Amino acid sequence: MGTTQLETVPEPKYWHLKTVLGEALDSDFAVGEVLPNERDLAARFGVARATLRQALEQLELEGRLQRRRGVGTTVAPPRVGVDVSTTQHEWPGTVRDAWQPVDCATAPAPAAVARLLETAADEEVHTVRRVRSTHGQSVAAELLYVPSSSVPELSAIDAPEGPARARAVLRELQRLGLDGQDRAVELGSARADDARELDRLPGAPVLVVTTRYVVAGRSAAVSVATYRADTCRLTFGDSGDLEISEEPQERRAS
Amino acid sequence: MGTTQLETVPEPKYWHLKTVLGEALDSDFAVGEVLPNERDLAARFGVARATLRQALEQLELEGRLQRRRGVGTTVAPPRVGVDVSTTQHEWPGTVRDAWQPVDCATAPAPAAVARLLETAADEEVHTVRRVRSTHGQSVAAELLYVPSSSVPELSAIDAPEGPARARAVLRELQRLGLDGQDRAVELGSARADDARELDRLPGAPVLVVTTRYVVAGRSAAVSVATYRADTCRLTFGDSGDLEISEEPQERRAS
DNA sequence: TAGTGGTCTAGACCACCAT
DNA sequence: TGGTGGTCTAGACCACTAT
Repeated sequence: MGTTQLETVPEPKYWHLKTVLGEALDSDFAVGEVLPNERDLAARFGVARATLRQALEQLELEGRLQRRRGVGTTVAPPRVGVDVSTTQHEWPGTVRDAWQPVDCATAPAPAAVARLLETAADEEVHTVRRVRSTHGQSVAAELLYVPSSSVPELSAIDAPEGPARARAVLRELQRLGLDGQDRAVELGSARADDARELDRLPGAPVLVVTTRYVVAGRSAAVSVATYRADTCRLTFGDSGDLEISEEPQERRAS
Repeated sequence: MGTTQLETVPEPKYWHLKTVLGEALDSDFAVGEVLPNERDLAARFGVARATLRQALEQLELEGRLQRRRGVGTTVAPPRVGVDVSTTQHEWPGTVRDAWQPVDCATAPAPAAVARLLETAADEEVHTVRRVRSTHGQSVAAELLYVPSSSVPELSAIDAPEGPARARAVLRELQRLGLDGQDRAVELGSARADDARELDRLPGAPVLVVTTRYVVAGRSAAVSVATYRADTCRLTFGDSGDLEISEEPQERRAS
């Protein structure tokens, strides 16, 4: 529309809508403010609700909106910077590492994890669940897989299950020397259990951080952490203070 | 289905579909094989095409499928591990760093970048575009922002624009001492120009890697690199060899 | 109970690719 | 030109939240 472009290839409506809405968010809305409901918005822009939703989905993916069923659509605050820099030679579970142990089970690891651990597919491993919170909201859920062989002195007496068991496993890990870590980040969608932990619907986009803990050239443990992609920015490097939000976003108008 | 669960909360159809299709991909399809078209698939599963597409979109987001307009839907190969580990104290553009300079322009940086650079919003910066390829396919597009003040000896004589200009800017950068880098990863959607570079449609999900190059405590340059989220896994750490694909995915049948 | 976003349908037309 | 995925419509009903 607006521009005098001949548009040999017309822009999809939802893409144009996304741009218009994005600009409106910058100029006319404050963080936390609720938008009109989807039916009204669609009518206002003269498009079907499905088309409007396509635009909203994009904006939500980019962390600019937050939608909650039964409540409404609100303007999201800038993404939270979450430090995931590798403190080489440090195990998880050390004092104040922002993670909270939740539970611990013992079962065979998923195939992909077993491959990373270099264990047999059916070997049982300790599986510690932890969650990470910042500013009062859950930002990540993790499963930490620890083969029994990595923590030979772990006794069942400590605790058979639950948070106490999780802490016991972490405690045993810290007795090992840690040579280094490999890490990878990729896009995924939240499994049902992670989604519950993160207060999202299943399938929500997440950043999956996979860490392999190396001791004496072998994998001593593997962690798979899923971060909310809508609200998080993973930071590495020295000063974890990268600010990269789109626009100031503190405007207000009508 | 399968389980005898009473399902107090019925699973959405598209979610169930995604699971079923995902399992079929593991057991019945080889990498590169084309699936039946969307209309046939929808009919086969007794759902509307839109519902089927919702499932396909999820699988594509997870890197399991690849869809191309006019061609069809094929089974994607496992994600490529792309090394983005920080070689502290090393500028971009050193010999064989996998990036190919494409172009160079001089213009004011976007607001978010100007903030990172700690420059005035309207200050002109050199903007170098580079692309990164692995195994013959483009995996990332980058914009590298370099304030004129960081490369004072850059002369217009070298080249006014184009790849030669880009190389000249990189060459000048390498004359500076580099103290360190800050890095952040977040989810984004491809702008039109990046999408073209990456052979994707605008809005495609990308992993945005923002790097701030620090010299003497100040930002000497900022790079914003967008990686195809569907095909890439970003690897950090010592051995860039993390394998985390879901399942073997080399089956074949039917 | 009223209002929100989430799911689903059964169509239609368009843009792109191969032939 | 025929077949593919991409966009869009105008409905309907469901699940959830707040009151």
